[in-house]
Amino acid sequence: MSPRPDRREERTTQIIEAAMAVFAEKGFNAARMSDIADEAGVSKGTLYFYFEEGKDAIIRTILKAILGRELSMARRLLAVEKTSLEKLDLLTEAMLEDLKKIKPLLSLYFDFMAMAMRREAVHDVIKKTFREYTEIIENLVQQGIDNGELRPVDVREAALTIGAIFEGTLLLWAYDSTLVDFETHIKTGTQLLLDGLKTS
Amino acid sequence: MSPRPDRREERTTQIIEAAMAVFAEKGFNAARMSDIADEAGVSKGTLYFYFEEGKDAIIRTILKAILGRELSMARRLLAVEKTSLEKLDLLTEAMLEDLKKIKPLLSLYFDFMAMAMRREAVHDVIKKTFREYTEIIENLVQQGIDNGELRPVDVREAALTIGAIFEGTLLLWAYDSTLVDFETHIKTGTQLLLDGLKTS
Amino acid sequence: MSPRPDRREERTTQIIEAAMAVFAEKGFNAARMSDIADEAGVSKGTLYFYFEEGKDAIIRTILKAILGRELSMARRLLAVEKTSLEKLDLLTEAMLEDLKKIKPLLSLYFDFMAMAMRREAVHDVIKKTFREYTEIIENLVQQGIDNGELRPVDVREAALTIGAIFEGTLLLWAYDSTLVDFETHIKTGTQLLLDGLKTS
Amino acid sequence: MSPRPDRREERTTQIIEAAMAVFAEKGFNAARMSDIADEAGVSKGTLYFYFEEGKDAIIRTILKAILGRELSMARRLLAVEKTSLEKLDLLTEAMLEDLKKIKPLLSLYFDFMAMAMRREAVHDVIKKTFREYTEIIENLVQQGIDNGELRPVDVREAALTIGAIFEGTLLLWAYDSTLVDFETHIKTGTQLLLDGLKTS
DNA sequence: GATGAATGAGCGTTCATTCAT
DNA sequence: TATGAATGAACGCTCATTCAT
Repeated sequence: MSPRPDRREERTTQIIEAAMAVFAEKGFNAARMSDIADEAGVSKGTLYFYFEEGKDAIIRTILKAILGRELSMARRLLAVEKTSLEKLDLLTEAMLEDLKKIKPLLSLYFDFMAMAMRREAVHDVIKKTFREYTEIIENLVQQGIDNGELRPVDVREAALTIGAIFEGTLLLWAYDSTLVDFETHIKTGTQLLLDGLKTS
Repeated sequence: MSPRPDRREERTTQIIEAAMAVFAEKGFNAARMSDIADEAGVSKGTLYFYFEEGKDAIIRTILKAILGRELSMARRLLAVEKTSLEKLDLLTEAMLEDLKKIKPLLSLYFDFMAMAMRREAVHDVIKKTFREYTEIIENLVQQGIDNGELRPVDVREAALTIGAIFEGTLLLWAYDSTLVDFETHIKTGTQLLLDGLKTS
Repeated sequence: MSPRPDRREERTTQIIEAAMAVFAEKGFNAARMSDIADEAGVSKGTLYFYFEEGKDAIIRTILKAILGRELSMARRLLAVEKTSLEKLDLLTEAMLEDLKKIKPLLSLYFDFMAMAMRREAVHDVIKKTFREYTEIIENLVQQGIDNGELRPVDVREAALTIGAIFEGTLLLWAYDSTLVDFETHIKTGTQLLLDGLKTS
Repeated sequence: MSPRPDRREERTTQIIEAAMAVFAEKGFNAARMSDIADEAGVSKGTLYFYFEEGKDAIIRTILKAILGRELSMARRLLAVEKTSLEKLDLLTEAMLEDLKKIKPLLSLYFDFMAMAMRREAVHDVIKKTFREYTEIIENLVQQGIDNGELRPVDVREAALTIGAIFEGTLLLWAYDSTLVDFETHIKTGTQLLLDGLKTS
């Protein structure tokens, strides 16, 4: 009945998407508010109408959007009815799938990583994400040990190593996609590790 | 005609060290040329006398200094008279040692990583470093296979996985040093992987 | 055709009162149209519906309202049946009374004074007010001389001096209300002057 | 011996004088930093080199300059060897003299007055000036009473009334210089009051 | 009549860089 | 060699005003 439907959310999304594109291309610093406005097809003033706190608020919103998406996917895995090893495979697959989607935003991800070293707020969000991620993997490993699929290794160590392989491969691939085929290596790398974890 | 020809090098070093300190603390963007001048105890003008191209030239010089140092250390390992597994241990130790020294520069490292996504020149330097690093590890793995210490796995895969564990653990630790004890986990992680690579 | 023709006046008053409150608190410059809209409980657009020329029109309307009110009070005094000295006392009382009412608007008064130095229109309104005020006092002084209450001094001079004492005391008090008790000093000051004017 | 003489003070003065001219003409708000830069014949950047805190710092500096000058003059009067009445005359003369010089800055004075109603810092400076001013006059009046020139009136009241006549006349004159001849009226006004204060 | 989303000109401020001394 | 005063392009942000609904 309201003459104006909720345009707010629509516009916000529009701006965030424009901002992601601009940030990804130029980086947070080189990106101008006017670039974002142009990309979104609105005026500079409009940016401030929807993000009163300006550039920083836009960056924060994007940070949450990017990190938030990865986790929700991982959380769902825990409930699936599979063996731990199969779930770990699924986790790898899922990450891969997700990464393909946000590939053009990869530079943004690294920007956030760098930013986190100096901005407490960003640091905290990333830290929390990493932690939850590790916990999820720990759970999978623990299940694996419990049902005899894996050797009784230190769960935390194993989980961190898997996490490290994920992050590290991503890093290596980002800088040399010819040397590293992400899809192949993330699978093989995990496999190599799991080989050592399995009960012989 | 200049009274002391090596005054130049002296001053350059002085400026670079000041710049590293400032950049590490504030990041490339927030760091002001005047901050660097103050830290170095010279005037702003002097900065341009030694780095005609300005801020960018200083950044470039630092990039080479940081990435260059890690490699020289790794290269020497190849010549050492040890078994491959022992050499891999040594490599880990050496990296650990080095990392302790540059710990305060860690944020700089991440800045470069983020920068590399957009600046070809930076990207190339990092890529080359990663590549050489991988090759060194490949060599070690190959030696291990050749003398029967390791299973005949894909050398490239194994090397990349080790590299990924190094980089990934560094990342995880950088964001959550309470969750991750770098020294312990880099060793355990590598060990877990090597367990799977060893001939049984 | 409009359903309620006096709705206009109602709304106008509502807006002006809100504007006075906001202007008094923040000053003309710092006051935002949105502040006024919020205070009045209407939308920003409505402000422009009733004051097509915007902020300036609102300021002008307030100026007239403030300066207009003081005079009407003074004019009535002339007709009262009292001796001149008594009338001067009444004038003082009346001003005091009025001032108490508009005390929260005092900052507005000073804003107008400052504005008047640069805006002809404002200047004229204030000038006219001062002039009429002075004339009224001149009349009272002339009456006093005529009926022997006061020495035959220069009427204009005396009137201006009384006016100056009013304005000056107001100023002094506005900046240091602990040093100056407005009520006491305006009376005493006028009295001190009148002492010198009286026939001995 | 220093190659660069103290250009700092020179430049600062140059900027302040330019700023006074611009502020007097346009008012603090309408005056643009670029106007000041143009008027001073320097770049906008230079303004910030000498006044790091920007526009506000310039305004503050001017405030002190304007209010400060009046006081130093008044203070000297106290030491002069004259009767109190003669000193009061001298004070009037001195103020008059000073006012002629800063006449073009009168609008600035009113700006400060208006500003003071809302900015604590400005308020304090003006308050302090008024207070010292009043004390000086009080001293003169007290001397007058002590040596029998004046009636034993309340010193504070008398001083405030004199101050009020000064300020009030200034105000009246500022808004209607045709009605009020400042020089004549400030003298006559004070005289009228003093007539009432003198011992008969 | 009333709304509030949208606009965009314009401002204060920053800072890498230059250059006369 | 070294300085630091001076520059000016460029940016983030504000807010009075407009107008489709």
